[in-house]
Amino acid sequence: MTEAVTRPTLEAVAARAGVSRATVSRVVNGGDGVREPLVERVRRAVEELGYVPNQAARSLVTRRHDAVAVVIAEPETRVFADPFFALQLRGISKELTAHDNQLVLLLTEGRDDHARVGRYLAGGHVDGALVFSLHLDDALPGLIRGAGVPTVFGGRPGWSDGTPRAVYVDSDNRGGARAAVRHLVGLGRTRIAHITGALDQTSAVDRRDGFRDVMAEADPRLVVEGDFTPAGGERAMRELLDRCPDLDAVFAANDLTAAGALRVLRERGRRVPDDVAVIGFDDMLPVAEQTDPPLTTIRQDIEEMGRLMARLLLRRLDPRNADDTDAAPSPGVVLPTTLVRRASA
Amino acid sequence: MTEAVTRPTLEAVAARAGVSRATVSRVVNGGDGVREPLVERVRRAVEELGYVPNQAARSLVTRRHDAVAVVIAEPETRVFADPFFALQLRGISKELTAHDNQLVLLLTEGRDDHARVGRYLAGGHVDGALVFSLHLDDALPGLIRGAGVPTVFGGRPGWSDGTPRAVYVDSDNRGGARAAVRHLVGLGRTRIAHITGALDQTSAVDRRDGFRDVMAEADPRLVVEGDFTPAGGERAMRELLDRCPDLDAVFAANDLTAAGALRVLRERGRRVPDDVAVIGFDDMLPVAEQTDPPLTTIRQDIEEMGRLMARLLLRRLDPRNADDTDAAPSPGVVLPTTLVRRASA
DNA sequence: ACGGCTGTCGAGAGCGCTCTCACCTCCCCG
DNA sequence: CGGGGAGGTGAGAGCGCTCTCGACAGCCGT
Repeated sequence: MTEAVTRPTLEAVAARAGVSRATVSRVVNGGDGVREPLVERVRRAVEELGYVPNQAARSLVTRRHDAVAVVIAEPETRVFADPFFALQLRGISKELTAHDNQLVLLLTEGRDDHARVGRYLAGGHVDGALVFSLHLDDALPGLIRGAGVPTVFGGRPGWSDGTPRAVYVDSDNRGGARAAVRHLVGLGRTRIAHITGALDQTSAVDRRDGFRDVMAEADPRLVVEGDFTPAGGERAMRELLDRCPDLDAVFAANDLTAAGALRVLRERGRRVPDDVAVIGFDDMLPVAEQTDPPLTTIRQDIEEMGRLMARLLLRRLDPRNADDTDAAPSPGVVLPTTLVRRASA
Repeated sequence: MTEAVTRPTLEAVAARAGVSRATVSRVVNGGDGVREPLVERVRRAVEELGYVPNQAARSLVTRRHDAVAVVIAEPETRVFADPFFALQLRGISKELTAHDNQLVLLLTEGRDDHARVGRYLAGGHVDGALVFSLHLDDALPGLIRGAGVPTVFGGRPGWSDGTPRAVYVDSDNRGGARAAVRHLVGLGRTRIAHITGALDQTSAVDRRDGFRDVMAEADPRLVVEGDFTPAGGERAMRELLDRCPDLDAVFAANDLTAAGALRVLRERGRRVPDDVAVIGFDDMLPVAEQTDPPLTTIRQDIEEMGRLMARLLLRRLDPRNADDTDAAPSPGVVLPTTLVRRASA
């Protein structure tokens, strides 16, 4: 069943090259302090034998694993299935790969899984963790702090138990929201509504705050709570139209919500963007490009977020990983957003 | 910087429980052949010390890692960002977690990465691999065979270098396509067109073959090649309308393609489903539910596919992982698809 | 010409675990 | 009542690697 092809060891390479294990080890790990002819001999022996270091043996003594856990909490189908995490994972993967680190993926649902993740991280199987913890009431951040593993969070962590200096990377949700609303204002709209996201997530709170920054004096009835889903968008849009039939623009907390809102607007005979301008958030391509009309929205560079998270973590794990271009470390890093104009606003 | 909290070792637990290392090891790994009172003493010592086994040390001697690599080849933005992989990952993750295995994610783009993945797998860092290799010309499967790691493929592998018994899990693309076309026939449609997917992928080939199974006599001009993208769907739809203005139904190779086709049909003034019925494939929710009209399509249970892949692999790695319900092993497993009726057909 | 210094290399001691094997009970059967 | 066997336990030998430390060369300055 299993082929017992015993892979060559350091010992074997050493014998073949006619040097000691220590020397082979030095060469394999960078070759500093070994004279050129020897380096060459060892390299050839490695090549000929097809030697690959045994990571387990190495970890046993170095206590490093060159592996990072990516924890994605509560991937409910709707949330998890959007392109968001896929892109973020890609960014993370690229950066980790560039520094020869492995990506261990931990998906959780429910409390039991949280405990499992906590145990895993505390078990010292990985050097660090990148954590996406969406909800404010999430127990995960606490468990992770308890595990004592260097961690970078994706998205501003919202819990309030006094972990002020958590390192995180986030999009400029608030600034993006301001840009969206200002765009609508620039279009001459005055009765601008906002459908929020699920307010147990910091991104939804920040986007709503951005809306309020610009529309401080707005009619409070123009803000309705949604939940980041199309169905929530539909419900909220109906409520808005009932309450304020005179509205002339909507800022939806994300593209899915905007898609729902668009459907209701069409159903009620409002023309977009002529009667009501609509703007979304995320620039989730398969949605934003497919709506009718295509959605004007706020784009965030998801992949870059992932890459940056990984970079911050690697830097903490080993300062040598720092690029020259890296700025001084700060607890939170916020990435800019950009307005993408399509037809809906 | 790093807190040198030396974690307790087996030795420490043994000392505390007043037994030997061997006994602690036995208890930690199942406790067979140890008398009850000792088991209890050891358990308590483990608890009190917060002992967690050092996986590296364990792997060093057992040569097992309880880790599985998931390789996703060529995640071009468009492909990777769809919900497909996310769901599959979730299925895989659930199954692996249930059997205490870790998921190491390897994303690749381009040839260099393939070599890296090959080296990683050959390096014996994981016990097995789950591989998604989309394209027929992909070099990855060869590299993986060379690495000698037990592997299960996601989707029917299409390369033809004589690896007939590769284990894989796939959806019933052909059967699903037949069901889609038969549905259109049942609607009384006679001039049924097909927009294929990218034909360098087996799923696209199989879906086209399913179409042909039912429409053996069809006008060959009714089949146009697409590429699984909305833009490809638009282009293909235009071509179809130009060539065969009398068509009354379209089977698109996936939902994204169908969405593009729908746009062109609307633009050309054809009513869906009255003039032209449209059916997709995948039931990619954010798309299928958002189109106008909502898309009738073929659903595949993506998450179950992932779970099944993991289960097959685990069973190969260790027969004890087999559930009682598992059928006799066969090289390929094909999951059923179901028709989801919405408004477009 | 000599003591020290820098630079290269090898010997050897573990890292924390599993697993074989020998030993020791204790029970059962003749 | 003794011998054999079964079952429970511990001692010890590694798994493949890194890393410290000592040995030894070659070089400098005085």
